[in-house]
Amino acid sequence: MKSFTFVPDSISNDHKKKRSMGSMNEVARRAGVSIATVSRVLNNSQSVNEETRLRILKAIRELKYQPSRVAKRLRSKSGSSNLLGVLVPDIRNPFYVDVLMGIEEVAYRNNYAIIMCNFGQDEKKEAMYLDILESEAIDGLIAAPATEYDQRLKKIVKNGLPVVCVDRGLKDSEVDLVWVNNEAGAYAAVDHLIRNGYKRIAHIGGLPSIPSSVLREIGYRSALTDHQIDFNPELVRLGDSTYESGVRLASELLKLQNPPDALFTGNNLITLGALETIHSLKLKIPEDIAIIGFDDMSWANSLNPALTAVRQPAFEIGKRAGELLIQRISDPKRPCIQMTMNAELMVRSSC
Amino acid sequence: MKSFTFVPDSISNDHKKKRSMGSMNEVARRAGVSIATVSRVLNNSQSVNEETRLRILKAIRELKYQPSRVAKRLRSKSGSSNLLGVLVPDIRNPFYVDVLMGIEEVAYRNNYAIIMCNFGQDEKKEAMYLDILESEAIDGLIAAPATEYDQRLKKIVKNGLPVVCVDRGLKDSEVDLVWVNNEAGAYAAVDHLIRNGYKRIAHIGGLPSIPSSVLREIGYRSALTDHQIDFNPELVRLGDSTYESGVRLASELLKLQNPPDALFTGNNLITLGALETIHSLKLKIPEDIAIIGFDDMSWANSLNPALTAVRQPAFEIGKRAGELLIQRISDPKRPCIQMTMNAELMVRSSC
DNA sequence: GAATGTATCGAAAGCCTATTCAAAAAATTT
DNA sequence: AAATTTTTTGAATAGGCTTTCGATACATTC
Repeated sequence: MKSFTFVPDSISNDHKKKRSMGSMNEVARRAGVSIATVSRVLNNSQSVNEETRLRILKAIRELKYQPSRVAKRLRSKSGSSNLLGVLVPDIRNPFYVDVLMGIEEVAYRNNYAIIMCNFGQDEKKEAMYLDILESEAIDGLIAAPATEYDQRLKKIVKNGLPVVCVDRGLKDSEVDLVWVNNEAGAYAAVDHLIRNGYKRIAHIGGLPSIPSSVLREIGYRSALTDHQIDFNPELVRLGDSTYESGVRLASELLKLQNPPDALFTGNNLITLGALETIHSLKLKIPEDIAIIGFDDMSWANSLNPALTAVRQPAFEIGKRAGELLIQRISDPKRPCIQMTMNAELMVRSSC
Repeated sequence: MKSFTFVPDSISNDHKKKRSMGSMNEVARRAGVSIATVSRVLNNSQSVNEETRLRILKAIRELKYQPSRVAKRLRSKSGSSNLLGVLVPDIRNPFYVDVLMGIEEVAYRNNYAIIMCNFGQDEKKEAMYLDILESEAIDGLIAAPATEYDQRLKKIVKNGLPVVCVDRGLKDSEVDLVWVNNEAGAYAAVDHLIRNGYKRIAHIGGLPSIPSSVLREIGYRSALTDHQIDFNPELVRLGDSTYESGVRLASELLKLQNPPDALFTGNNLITLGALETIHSLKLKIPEDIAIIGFDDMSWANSLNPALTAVRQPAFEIGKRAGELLIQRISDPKRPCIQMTMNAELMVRSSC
């Protein structure tokens, strides 16, 4: 007696076969035309008879056909491959998350997908991601390079890939750049501290290899100078832009014989790290120690007291960068643009 | 008199040409072999003479040849296209950022690139992203679906694409799932509150369409029941899982005639929103109002007071999910696994 | 009626790779 | 030395798409 075995579709061993929903070929066959014509209606590139056009659209609908972006990308080397790369140093930093959101909005509207590369300020990792991105034939790239002298990225730019930098530029390279006026932002913060009577203002900076770190320190120094406060090297600590560096350097500073009365922190994560230290030392903000951070956070009001911070319009930066990139993809010869946005001091209660 | 015009490479109008660094063809020509042989040494799939192998490797080095991942993907429909999709509801939520980091680590180690899709809990957007991902011929997908009943995603699973769910499952579908014991985590939080003497414990929950929201509320209720505290519907507010909902619902609760003495918030963003409200009302934590949040944050100690929270091992979740996905890609028939990780109560100072 | 122009469409090439099939070369056995 | 096996290689195909070029059918002009 024969036993009948039922093998449902989802279990039969077709797993190594293609999963794709039919090709243009099937659409063409069903509509009784050639694939060339199908391609034409899909990109409405050339005139095709209205009647056959409708027939093809019908076939597409019936077969739920979706063109393969992969094949398209392989075929038309440049331009409409509908894939962008985004290269950021640290997705844990809420600033980059917001930038990413801005990029994503533009990308989504323009039917672009995004390959996300988070290189953690590790140049080897960055290089490998750039290899991957090139090999993926992306249409364009938005990057916050590890340094201004990033050779690998510069070569990519020279090779003609549309690139827009955010937050950090690329020395001697023709790239669009969207960033804020770091120096002015830092100046505003420190100026505000001084005007509120603080005298011993410390600065916890980020990696010196990152341009914005340097510029923010310059802004810090300018403000001191303009108010005739001597620059005190003891009060400046440079770390590696991480949360942990904020914890550690704030601790060093606050345990000084003659500790600072105010802190200007160089980025988001440093600020949070410094706050941890301040609270663990049971210091009162702003009575014992005032603090202003570079980079605002959407939940700055959830901190206690609410954090005074230099706000970078992160979402806007991402959006602009996305727009610039899409422009450049369609017009690679357009001259480069450098957009410097305003960094705004959001005065709350920590100073 | 003729003027000599110098046109640097980067400006000459070759921008619409291919940017690619040579193909296998060039390598083959230079090494004096056929492309088939080149392909073989690249994937060391079959034995090739050591001598010619070295010759080919030399040519590859000299030309700085890098295989096109796009062509590869087009060719071999399933498996090694080296591209993964990640679909998350809200990248602004630090929990998902950490999950992403975990995934990224595994992906990077295995030479996978990641297409990031942030659908903002918008089902239409999610559907469109899924279309894109299919059309990109990804090898696998890690997703936190909008709901358990996500038809679009279920179909993708049935079609045989390797999928791993994180944080939220998919009803009646065969998928791997990595998540935490939401119910137990919530129970632990509320139990802790009760043991510390709090009686009127309110709960601000997330979207009821998200399974974890429901489970956390169940945990909340169980803890009340086990301590013979009557469930009070007035003290439970369900929002849309956003920061703003946290602000608003906390405000509603705290302005009640008979306000709660403790808050159990349903996720990261809700917690931060609630904190904003608490601070703006100048309430003291935990004296006036205690608070425990679901989802820990790496900077929980930067809050004042340090936040007591239910910690999901987010990075670990991402890592495990990544590993499961890669396993499944190489062995699609492997039975499904459901990994339930522990949600640990991190007791700090907010309760 | 012949010549020209236009709208519409199909055949075929090409993008870059992996893989099958068979041929050639080398090594081994008889 | 002949026959067999093993190793090594190349030609050709497929994968899904865009685009060029040429062909057909039709409308227009002289």
